[in-house]
Amino acid sequence: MTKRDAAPSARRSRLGAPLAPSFYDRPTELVARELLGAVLECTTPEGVTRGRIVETEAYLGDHDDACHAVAGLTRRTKDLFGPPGISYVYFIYGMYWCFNAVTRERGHGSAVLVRAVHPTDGLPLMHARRPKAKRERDLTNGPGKLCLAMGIVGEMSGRSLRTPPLMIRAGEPVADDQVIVTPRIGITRAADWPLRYLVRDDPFVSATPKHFQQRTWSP
DNA sequence: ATCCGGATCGCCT
DNA sequence: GGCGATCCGGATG
Repeated sequence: MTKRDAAPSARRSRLGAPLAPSFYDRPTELVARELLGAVLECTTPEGVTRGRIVETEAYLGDHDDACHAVAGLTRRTKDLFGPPGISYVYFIYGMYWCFNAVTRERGHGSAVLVRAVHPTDGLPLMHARRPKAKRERDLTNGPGKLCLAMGIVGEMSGRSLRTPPLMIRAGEPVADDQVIVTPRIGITRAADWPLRYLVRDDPFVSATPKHFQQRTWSP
C-alpha cells in the first residue's frame, strides 16, 4: 500500500531534448508553427521555470517592414542577424523584454517571437515575479509578461538555445486543426500579414482583436 | 468585454 | 525628437 503514482503522469514530467539548430534553419513561418507545443525553459539562481509555447509570431527579415531587421545590422539587432537557434532578447517601451528564437541561416535577420507560454514548472517562482497577475493566465499571456515571469533578460540574448540559461526543448506536438493563424499584434507595418500562430482554446493565449481575420492552419 | 492614456528609455532619423 | 513586436489601471457600454 505504498502511495505509488496512480495516474500515468510520468510522461508529463519527462523532458524533451533541446531542439537542434537544424530545426531553426528553415522558413520562419514553419518554425513559428512548429514551435507551438515546444517547451521554453529558463534557469536562474532563483530556480527553473518552464512553459509550453502556445503563441508565436514570425518576423521574416529585412523584406518584412515589421521586423527589426529593416534597421539593418546595429548594436540592437546584432543577435537577430546571428546563426539559427540562438536567442534574440530585446528591450521595448522602456520597460519590457521580449524573447525571440533566431531562424534561417546566419545573417538573414529573421526570428520567431514567443508571445505566450502555458506554465508547467516553477509556478511559485512565476507568481513571486508577477505579483500583479490576478488570474493564473495573466502570468504569461503576453511577450513581456512571460519574460517577467520566467526571468528572461537582455543578458540572455545571443546565446545558444541548447544550453542554459535559456533552452527550448521538444514537447507534445500540436495538431494542425488546433492551430489558428491571425495577423500579428501591436504592429503598424505589414499589419495584415497572417504570421501569428496560436493554440486554439488555450487559456494562456493573449487576446485577439475582434476584427482580426482568423483561420485554421493548413500545412 | 473593449478602449484609452500613462509609464519609461534605448535606438534610429 | 519621436517612436515602438507592451503592460496596467481606470473609465465606459
